[in-house]
Amino acid sequence: MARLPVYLRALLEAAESQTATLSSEALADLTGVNAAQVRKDLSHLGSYGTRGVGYDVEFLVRQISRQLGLTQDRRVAIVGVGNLGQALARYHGFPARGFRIAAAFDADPAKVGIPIGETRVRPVEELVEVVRGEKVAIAIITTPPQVAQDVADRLVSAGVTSILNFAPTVLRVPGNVALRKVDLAVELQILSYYEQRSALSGDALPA
Amino acid sequence: MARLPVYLRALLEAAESQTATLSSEALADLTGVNAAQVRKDLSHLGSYGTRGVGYDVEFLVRQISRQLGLTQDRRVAIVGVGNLGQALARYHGFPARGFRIAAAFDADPAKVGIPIGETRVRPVEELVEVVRGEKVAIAIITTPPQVAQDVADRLVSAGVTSILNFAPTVLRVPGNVALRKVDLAVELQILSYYEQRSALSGDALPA
DNA sequence: GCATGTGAATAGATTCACAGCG
DNA sequence: CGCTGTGAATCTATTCACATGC
Repeated sequence: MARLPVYLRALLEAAESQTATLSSEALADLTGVNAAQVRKDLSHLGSYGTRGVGYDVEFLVRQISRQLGLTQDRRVAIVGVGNLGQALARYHGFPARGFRIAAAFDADPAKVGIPIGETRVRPVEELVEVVRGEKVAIAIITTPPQVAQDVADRLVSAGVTSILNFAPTVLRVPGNVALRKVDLAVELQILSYYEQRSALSGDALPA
Repeated sequence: MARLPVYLRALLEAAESQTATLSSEALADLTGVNAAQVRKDLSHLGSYGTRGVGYDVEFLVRQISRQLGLTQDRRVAIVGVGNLGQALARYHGFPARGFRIAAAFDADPAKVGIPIGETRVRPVEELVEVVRGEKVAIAIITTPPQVAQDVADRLVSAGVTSILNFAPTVLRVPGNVALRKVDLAVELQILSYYEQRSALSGDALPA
C-alpha cells in the first residue's frame, strides 16, 4: 500500500513521455519492485489491466489518485516553524501534489508573522481554534521533542485525524488517528550501522 | 534492527533521569513496541539482561552505540543545498548524534560559498575530489529528482557506501552501497489515503 | 503469444507462552 | 517471585508459477 504513491509517480512520468500503456514488468523496473508484487498490488484496486497488453497509464493514474484521495486538495497544518518546518512549508512537492499549507504555528513570538505560502505563522495558542476553523485534517509536527506530545494532543482535540511526526519522540494518539513518523537522525544511524558492519566484515551488504 | 536507534533514544532519556535499570516492559512502553520484541531484539546483541531485574541502562547504551557504529564520528556530505538541504545541514540532531557535515555541494553558483557548519558550499563539480579527499562515507541527496541518479553515481565512484535519498525518484546503486530513502510527499499521500478511507467507511483505522 | 490475475509456496517478522535463571 | 531468553505458533508480506483471457 505504501507503494501506490511510488507507482503513481512512475505512471505520471510515463504519461509525460507519451507512454500509453505499461506492463507490470516495466512498472517494476521503474519502481524497483518485483513484477508479481506490482500485479498483486494493482489487482487489489480491481482488475484494471489488459492481458497481453498491460495497464493503461492514464486510467491507472486516475484509479490510484482516487484510491489515495488525491482528487481533492488536502489542507495541511505545520506546527513548529524552525529550520525543518520552514523547509517543509516551502517544499514545492507538496502543492504540486495537492497538499496546501493552510496554517502554520510556532511558540516563538519572533516567528509569528513569517509568511508561509498564502498564510502567516500564528502563535501556537491559536492552534485548536484555527485548525478547527480551517477544517485541517492532516498536520505535520516539526517541534522540539519535549512539546510534541502536547501538540499532538491539541491537534487531535481540534479534529486532526492524520499526523506526520518529525520530532524525535514516540507519540501516542487515539486509534482513529493515523500516525506516521520520519526520524532523520534514525535514518543516519541505520546507515551508520551498515558502515560499521561493512567496516568489520568483508564489505558486503547483507541482502 | 531499525528499532535499535529508538531504544537508544529511550535509554539515553532514562539515563538522564537517573534510571539505572529498565525492564523489557518498561522499554516497550517508552518505545511503543511489544515487550517480547524488545527482548528478542536485545538478545540479538548478546545476553545483556539480568533475569528478575532488567537491563542496565548505561551498559546497554554502550552496546547499542557500538552496534550502530556511533562510537566514532561519521563524516557526512550533503548534495543539493535548497530549502531542505539547508534545513538538514543545520539540523541540530545530527551533530548531537555524532554526524558531522564535512562537505556540501550545489550546482547553483549563487549557493556556492554559503556557510554550512565549519565548511562552505562547494560547486558540485568538485564533488568526487572533495568527497574522496574528506573520506566521506555517508551522503545525503537533496537535489531535484532529475539529477539525483547522476549525483548518486558520482558519490559511489568517490567511495561513498551509504546514501540517504530525499529526492523523489528511485535510485540504483551497486549492491555494496546501503541506500535509504525519505519521500516527504509520499508520506503525506499515505496519510491522505487514510483520510480517504475514514471519510468513506465509518471513521476507523484498519489495525 | 503475451501479460494479467491469483492460488500455492516461501520467507520474514511478530507475538505467544513458558522454561530457566537471578 | 520477577523478568529474561527463546522455541513454537501465528500472522503478514513477498515471490513463484501457471491457468486464464485478450
